[in-house]
Amino acid sequence: MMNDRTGQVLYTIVQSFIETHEPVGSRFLVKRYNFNFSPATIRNIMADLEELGFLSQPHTSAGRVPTDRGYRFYVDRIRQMHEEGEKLTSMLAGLESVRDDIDSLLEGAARTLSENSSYLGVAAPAKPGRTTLNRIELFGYKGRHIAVVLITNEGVIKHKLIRTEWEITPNNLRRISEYLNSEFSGYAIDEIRLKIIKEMSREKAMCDILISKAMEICREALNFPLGDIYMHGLAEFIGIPDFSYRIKDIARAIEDKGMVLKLLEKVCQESEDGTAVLIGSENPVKEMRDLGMVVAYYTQDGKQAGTVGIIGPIRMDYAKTIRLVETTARFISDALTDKRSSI
Amino acid sequence: MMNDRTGQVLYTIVQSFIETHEPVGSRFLVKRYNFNFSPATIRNIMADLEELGFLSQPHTSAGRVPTDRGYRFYVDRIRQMHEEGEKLTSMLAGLESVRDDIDSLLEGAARTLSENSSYLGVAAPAKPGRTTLNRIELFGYKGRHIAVVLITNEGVIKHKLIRTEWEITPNNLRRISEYLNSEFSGYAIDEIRLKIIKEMSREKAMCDILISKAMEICREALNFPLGDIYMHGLAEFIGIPDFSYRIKDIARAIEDKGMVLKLLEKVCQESEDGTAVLIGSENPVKEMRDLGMVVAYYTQDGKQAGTVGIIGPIRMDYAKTIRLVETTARFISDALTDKRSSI
DNA sequence: GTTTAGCACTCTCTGATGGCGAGTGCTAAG
DNA sequence: CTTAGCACTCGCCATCAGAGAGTGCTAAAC
Repeated sequence: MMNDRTGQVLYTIVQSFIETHEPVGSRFLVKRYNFNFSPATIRNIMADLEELGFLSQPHTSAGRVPTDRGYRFYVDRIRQMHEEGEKLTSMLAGLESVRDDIDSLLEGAARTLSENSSYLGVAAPAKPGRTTLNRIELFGYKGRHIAVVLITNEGVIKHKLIRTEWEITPNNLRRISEYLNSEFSGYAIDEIRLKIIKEMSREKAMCDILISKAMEICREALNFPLGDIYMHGLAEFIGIPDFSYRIKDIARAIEDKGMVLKLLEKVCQESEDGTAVLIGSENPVKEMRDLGMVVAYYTQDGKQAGTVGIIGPIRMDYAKTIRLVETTARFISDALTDKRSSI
Repeated sequence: MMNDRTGQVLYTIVQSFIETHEPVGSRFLVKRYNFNFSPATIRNIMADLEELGFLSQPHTSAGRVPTDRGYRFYVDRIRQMHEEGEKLTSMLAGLESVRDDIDSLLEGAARTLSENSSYLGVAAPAKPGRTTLNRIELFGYKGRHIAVVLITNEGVIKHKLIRTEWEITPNNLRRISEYLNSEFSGYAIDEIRLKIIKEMSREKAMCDILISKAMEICREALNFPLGDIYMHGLAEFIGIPDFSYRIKDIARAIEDKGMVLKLLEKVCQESEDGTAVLIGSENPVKEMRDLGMVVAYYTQDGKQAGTVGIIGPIRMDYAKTIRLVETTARFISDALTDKRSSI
């Protein structure tokens, strides 16, 4: 039933709706896109498409509107055509200047994505399981405080100020830091967390007070979600009239960064080629069923690292958005590789 | 003309409007607040108040609504009465656990403020001019990169990863770091920025390549806005129906953290007792003329440090909000003093 | 068999209308 | 100075009719 012509009509309807944000009628479609059929024929096709679940009518006598399934068809067809379109490098120009620092890079990516799409841009570093510790540094600070600085092999730096019960001499502090580095360098953050738990249960038996302290410091230091997420453009995003009536729920869902992070990870995981599109009801998060998102992961040393993406209304310009997200991901991958190679 | 009774009526009208969010009429006022006058009398008073610019009518036959000047009168009266009300310590319970780290403390403050008011909570650390460097640490990272960690006397830590043109030996790195510490420890961040500019112009003459490198590193490292701002509750805030029609502008203004930070600083500067209330049109930022804000600064060692505050609709519950903000500021001041004393 | 023209039908949107209710301002009496 | 009474003003809401857009169906044309 879904022959070539029917597909073409569906594709055009979705495209038109994305452009105009108005239900599209048969007459309009014929005029605007110069179809060689009369409105009546289009009406028949539309009726078929509705029966197949690709279109729906807001009410009996409005035009047709794509369902999530309709969008899915459209997006899949876009991706088959893998139209490269114009280069987007100019858009990413602003990113060139911040290649050094993965934090700035991701922040810039979120900003760029948002500014070029006027939707919400997100960027997340690699998750703890894929992040390995390069080194850990400790300094005493005003007596009973220790500043802990973690540096990962991915270039992420985290710091934390910890208050301790006991005064620690600089000498002991150095020994603790050496011990931690010898023990944990090169391991993934997740692994270290596990190791610490194991060690700490053994530690009582060992009775080495220094190691015990070291473990406690390290546990404290790792006690943050390694996996901040950068977002940009909430203001623009909120200004979109589409979901003004549900803004509160949606905004709350999006403000839950932990949740968004998990979602990004999951979506990318399931995709085959590194880019994933999630349309409306396909979204596992209930509050985000009115949204569309495009996510891609970037790589470091050829391995999947973190993710970047755009969140917008269902009826967004997928063609452009997908290009934008993919280009950004590729840019970050390149930047990280450059960095490596310069070492 | 503004005698005691008139004042009482105005105060009650504002209070009533804040509670109900409905224009308040003469009859309603008499019934609800058991005034010993008839509605007609109240009407006369209201007419006077309108003439004086404290009230206005949305349309000829609605009740009265306070103008910004009306709110100002109300807020000033509240503050004269300095009613302490119940303690809010229970609200701040969540903050107890994060006393160590100024970052967490401020983040927690923003969250607490937002959750207890359902408006937008903000918290900012001391500005660079009031922040002094405790020490600066450098480590080499994968060859041509340097991780710089700044620790201030206020407990703020900043890090940055810098890519350098030249390879630096660990030995030289240590010497650079020693030099920077001896040169800059104890100075305010702003001062250091100035000193660097001066030194760098002199440096050519000195021709000490190590110092030149040190300066460059330091300049790079200080090249971020020391003065992040923590915000929480944008979702709740946006859900407030009051300004749904201007959400986009408002959200955009608020997303501009630099601007908000400046505003907070300025407002606090001008207040006498550490707490300031800014109502609607009193706001120097045009986009925020539809908002009310309450800001207070917290102290460290008796000196003004950073600021905390709440941003909400003009018609917010100022009595509660002021208590909340002041309590939070005091809590942070205390926590910072505790910390000191524990050293 | 497929496409098209014609037509009746459905449903939303808009603007006009009018009654209701809340609240005011004014006036005159207490 | 306060109060009661009264006419008046508006915003709000429900109702209603007409216009317009779009559909589904049927019958004719290709």
